[in-house]
Amino acid sequence: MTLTERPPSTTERVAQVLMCFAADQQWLGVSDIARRLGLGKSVVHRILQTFVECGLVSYNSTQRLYGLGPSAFALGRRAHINNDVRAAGMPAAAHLAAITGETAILSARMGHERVYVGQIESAQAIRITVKLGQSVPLAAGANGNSMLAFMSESDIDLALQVPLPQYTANTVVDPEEIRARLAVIRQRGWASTSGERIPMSMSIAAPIFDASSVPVGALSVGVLETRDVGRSHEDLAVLVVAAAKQASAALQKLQTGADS
Amino acid sequence: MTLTERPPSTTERVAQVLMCFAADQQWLGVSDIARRLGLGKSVVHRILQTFVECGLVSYNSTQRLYGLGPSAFALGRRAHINNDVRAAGMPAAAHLAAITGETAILSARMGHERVYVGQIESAQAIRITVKLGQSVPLAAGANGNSMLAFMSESDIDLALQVPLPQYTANTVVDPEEIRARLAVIRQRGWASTSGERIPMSMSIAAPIFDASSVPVGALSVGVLETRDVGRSHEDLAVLVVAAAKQASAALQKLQTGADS
DNA sequence: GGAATGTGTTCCGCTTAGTGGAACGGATGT
DNA sequence: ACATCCGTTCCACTAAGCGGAACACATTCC
Repeated sequence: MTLTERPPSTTERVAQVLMCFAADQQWLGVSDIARRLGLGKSVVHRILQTFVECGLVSYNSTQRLYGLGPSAFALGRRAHINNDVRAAGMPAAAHLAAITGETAILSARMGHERVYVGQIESAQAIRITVKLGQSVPLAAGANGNSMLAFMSESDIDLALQVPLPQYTANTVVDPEEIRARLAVIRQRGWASTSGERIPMSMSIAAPIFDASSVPVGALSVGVLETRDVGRSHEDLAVLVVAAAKQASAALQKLQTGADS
Repeated sequence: MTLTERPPSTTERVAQVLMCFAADQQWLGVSDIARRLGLGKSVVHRILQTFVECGLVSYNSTQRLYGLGPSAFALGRRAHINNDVRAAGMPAAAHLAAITGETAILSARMGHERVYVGQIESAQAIRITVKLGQSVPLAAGANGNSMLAFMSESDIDLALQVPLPQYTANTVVDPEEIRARLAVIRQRGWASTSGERIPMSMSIAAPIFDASSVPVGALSVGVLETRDVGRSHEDLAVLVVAAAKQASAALQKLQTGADS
């Protein structure tokens, strides 16, 4: 309970309403959002109307449901273009995919979650593929764990506080077990999980740091558990860590470099 | 001056700050945004901090600039997926591109602007290509004009009120001249412009209507002015109008159909 | 070098503007 | 037909945002 229980500001509420649409459910009603955020219906309604006016959300009058609108699409394209982590990490991801022959995946951290921002798919007939834009808690999966391990204790507490979704039968949801893993990851510099989020898929991930040594993203390879890639996990990990380090360097150069 | 001069609400301000990032400039400073919106620096600063907290915008501490963050990217993907206009219009666009051999372009309306949400590129060596997510005033170009022609007089007034950017030497910026065009478009059902936004490119567009007969998007073909496509403009227009009609039908079916 | 203007950030009193309950009307389903 | 859910509108209260001023830090221009 390190959680600072501030009374939520109006701006926070507005942002929260918008972020509701990033969740799994595509179309939402007023009461639905109000219940999920613990707000009054009138508040949500007023905020939604403003969003509709500027095109951020669109309104289906026949079903009385709200969903993301064209402006949100436009914003997303912009975010896609000037995403530092993506710009800095994609070359490294491409290189990683080329030398391993497997799918390389790039995630960016958003608070205590992460979101897939890029992938270079393996050329194999059977390959791992993720949905770009999907968000997952940091506590779940190798990508998130690799970042979480290098974050502050208070951040780790917060991230483990939220109940974890049971993606597969193998998903580890016990906070203490995850905490033990983080110690290992912190020591060796990379994370590894097997079939905890995507069945039959093993992934090895390493964090990407910004100029302040805060983890802002992660780079990983996803391989089928049954596939013999001709390398040990340790050998793969060395490649992933090297690629992530390269991405970190590119990111730090990018953030201190030219503007516009 | 039909403009209703309301004092801007907090929610509007929050949305405005976010929408600033959809504009051409990628990275913005606090004062920059404050000036552009006519707000106090402290207001903008507080709003931005909230956005950073939830990942909507990211902060470059070395340059002290703000840009769109991972959450905005996630939102954009969602918007991409459940964009009605896109879902309803892409099949028609694909068909249009196939039978004409030229690039088919799909736009969605957001207020008094429009944004490119999809395109099927021509297979030709030289072809028209647009930047998805880019926003353009309704008064500029065939896509926007085709929608504007079927909107209410007050909407047309508002759309013509904003000063038009001079994209090319041919761009028509005189409100009265545009108004005269709209009458023609309204009558024949399609719009056509030549080199007004993209040099050497001619485009023919027709509006897409929702269930309330309000134009929410447009479908167009973009051809090089110098290319002989083997059809008259009128023949092309018939194809475009038919495709747009098909898209309208699909959209209306979509909006009254199943939920989730 | 220093003056001058720019920036982002913090603070605080005033008052406006957002809040949330209740009430209304429409739609749905039992 | 009732009961229950929805979305929308209204209004008095007070909490929350506003914006000016003051701050520290950078940059630029004499």
